[in-house]
Amino acid sequence: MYKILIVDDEQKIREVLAEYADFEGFCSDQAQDGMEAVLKCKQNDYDIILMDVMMPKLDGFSAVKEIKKIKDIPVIMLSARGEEYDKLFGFEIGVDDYVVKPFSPKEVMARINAVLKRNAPSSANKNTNPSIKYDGLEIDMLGRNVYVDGQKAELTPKEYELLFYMVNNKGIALSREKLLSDVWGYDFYGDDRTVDTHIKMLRSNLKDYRRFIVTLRGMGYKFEV
Amino acid sequence: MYKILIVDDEQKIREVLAEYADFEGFCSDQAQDGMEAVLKCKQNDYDIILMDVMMPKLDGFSAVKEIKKIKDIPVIMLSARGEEYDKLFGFEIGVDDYVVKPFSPKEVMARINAVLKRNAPSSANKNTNPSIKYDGLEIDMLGRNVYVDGQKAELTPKEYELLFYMVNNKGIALSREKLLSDVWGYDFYGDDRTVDTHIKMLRSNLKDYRRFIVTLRGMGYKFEV
DNA sequence: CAGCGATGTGAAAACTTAGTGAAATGGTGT
DNA sequence: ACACCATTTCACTAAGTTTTCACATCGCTG
Repeated sequence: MYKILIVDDEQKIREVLAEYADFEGFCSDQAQDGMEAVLKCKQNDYDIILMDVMMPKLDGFSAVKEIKKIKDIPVIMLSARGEEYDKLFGFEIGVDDYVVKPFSPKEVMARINAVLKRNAPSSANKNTNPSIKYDGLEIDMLGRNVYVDGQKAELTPKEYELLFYMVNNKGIALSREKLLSDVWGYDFYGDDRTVDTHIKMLRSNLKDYRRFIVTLRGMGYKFEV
Repeated sequence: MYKILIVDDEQKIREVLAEYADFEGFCSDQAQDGMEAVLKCKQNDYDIILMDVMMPKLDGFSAVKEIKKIKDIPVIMLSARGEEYDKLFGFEIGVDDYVVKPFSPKEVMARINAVLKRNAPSSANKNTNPSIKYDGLEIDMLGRNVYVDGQKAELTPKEYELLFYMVNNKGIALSREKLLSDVWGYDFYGDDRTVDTHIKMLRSNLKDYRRFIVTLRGMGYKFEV
């Protein structure tokens, strides 16, 4: 599934585009300005970006420049009529397409598909490893990434290991002792309440999906969908 | 064993497919429309879905989109002749194969097997634990789950342990002393009527299936089907 | 069919456990 | 040595569980 970042300072526009994108089966994320867009690109891997030109804090072109320094992600610019000059400039810095406002969301979607198809043969899924998905919780063990509603969750090493172990043993009751010996190692001689603390932190990072980690009172924990 | 969800508004079609699926050794479930299909997917884990396109309430494509948001399950669409346009659209949203009505059930089964083999490398049965079933009482020791008529029973730790112990020794008379030393531990120095209280609570949680826990007057208890 | 010991049951008391925030510890790179 | 972060320990609390006990009920036996 393609991940798309929508950058525009007008909430209304972001909402409409996001809705259409969802309908097309994309997973969409939003940013209000160039600054936020750059930040989000650092944290997450998107397959394509829809970027407005005129925005506070950091304009679209500067944002694209910043982003291209880090990652090579296709970009479609959304510009107001009469910014023809910018058009040329845009292609120079690696913009893939242009849509002039006011646009029809349908047209934007068509262009997204076109750009993705163009860059696709190799690049689709270049960013993503085989990942498991439970509702809005995406787990990519190979890439050691966890996404909560499309947002990358920053877990500590132990949190990753604990989560991966539990997912690999999903539906199975795991005692603290078992977790300690399999995740921490047989040579860990410590308090078994350590597990609780890590579970606490893991849960807080999983936000809504903390519900997948169920407590088995008097026993331990398990991961269950 | 693979679990398959058959979605079609025509009962006749569902029945025929279910019968063939059973014959192939699949475990099948049915939904009448897209809405029901989405709901069932939220609640259960299927290995593959057979989805009709034209249905009341929620059409097949929309249903697939919804489902793909939550879980990545392979889908085979069942469409009437002349919906070729949909075909293209369908592959876009992640449909694995198409069968055009009228179809032969055999062909559908062949395609199911093909899709499963393609996506399979290990996914069958990953979702479910081995569980024992006595009438409407289902016991999943690995996952520490007990279901009474499909409803999850919330047992306390001792209740689980007591039940699991008794089930593991089903048909065998168990004295209070034996239960205390094996379930509570050799170091329990307490009233042996404690067992009675736990039996009482366990029974009340097992509802109708309390009958499996039989009292052996002057002796103890046993689990018997 | 009365009496008696054994079991069923409800409720209160005694006890355990898990969630949590904060502090102590340990490890890494600058 | 320092700051920074991850990890572990710990103490406290709220919630849940276990045990005990008293009384009701049952079923056998004389």
